[in-house]
Amino acid sequence: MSRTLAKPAYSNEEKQLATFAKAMGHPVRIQILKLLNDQACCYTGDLTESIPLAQSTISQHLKVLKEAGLIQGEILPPKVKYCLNQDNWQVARRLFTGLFGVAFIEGASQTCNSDG
Amino acid sequence: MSRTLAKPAYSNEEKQLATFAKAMGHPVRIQILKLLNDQACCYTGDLTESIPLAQSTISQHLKVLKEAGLIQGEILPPKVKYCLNQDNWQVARRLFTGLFGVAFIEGASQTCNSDG
DNA sequence: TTTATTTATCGCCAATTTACGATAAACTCG
DNA sequence: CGAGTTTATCGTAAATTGGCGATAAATAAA
Repeated sequence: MSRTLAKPAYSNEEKQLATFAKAMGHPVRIQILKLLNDQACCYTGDLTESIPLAQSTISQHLKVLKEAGLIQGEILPPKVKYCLNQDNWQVARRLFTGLFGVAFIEGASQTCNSDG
Repeated sequence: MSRTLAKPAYSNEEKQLATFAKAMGHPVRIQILKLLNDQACCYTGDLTESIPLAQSTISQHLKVLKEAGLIQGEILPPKVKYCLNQDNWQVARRLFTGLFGVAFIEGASQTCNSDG
């Protein structure tokens, strides 16, 4: 008997975390996020100069990050300036550090003993 | 003139972070990781009972997490017990908290002013 | 209005992902 | 050996992703 009838129900946290993680699941996008985290904001053009990918490809990656809520674009004709979405960036920080148990990893001795 | 000749070169950190993030980019896999982080270890069978997805699908997700190095499986016939890969879990924790700037976010007033 | 600049979107294609059922593999027990 | 249990793998199909060039859209400047 298969148990595939009910659609899996995920908590909002799980969904949000997965959305953030998925958006971060490409080295170029990590690179972009690091850049925005380090040096405030930047233009699409700056990225196309420093990253050897087609302009359209970089635009796509920016779209992915924007749709995940991690960055936001301020339109400053004829350019567009991208920055981290600070609110969501903090949400992401909280969710990830929560998952990894940052700040209360001390007595966390988790062994994999065979007690089953 | 297109600048698409050189293949993009990513740092090991960026690649590793993206690999971890990608593996975490699905709510079921977040769920599994949370479970393993909370209650030590568990068997594939436990997951198939609590998650309404086909057994083969869950096995696939476990494979993704294992290949990313986030979990490991101990074969305990006829079952297989999965745990977090603690070493890599700590690596992931370090990389993510590093990216989010955990512990030194105090004077980080990053505004998005138009100085360009 | 035309031209130049910058960015987003479209169409396309190859590769990957996600899900499933069916089946194989490994091991235990009778 | 044969049957039962548990998990992984295979085959398949639909959807998504990642890359590109070409083109559209928006705006400034001439």
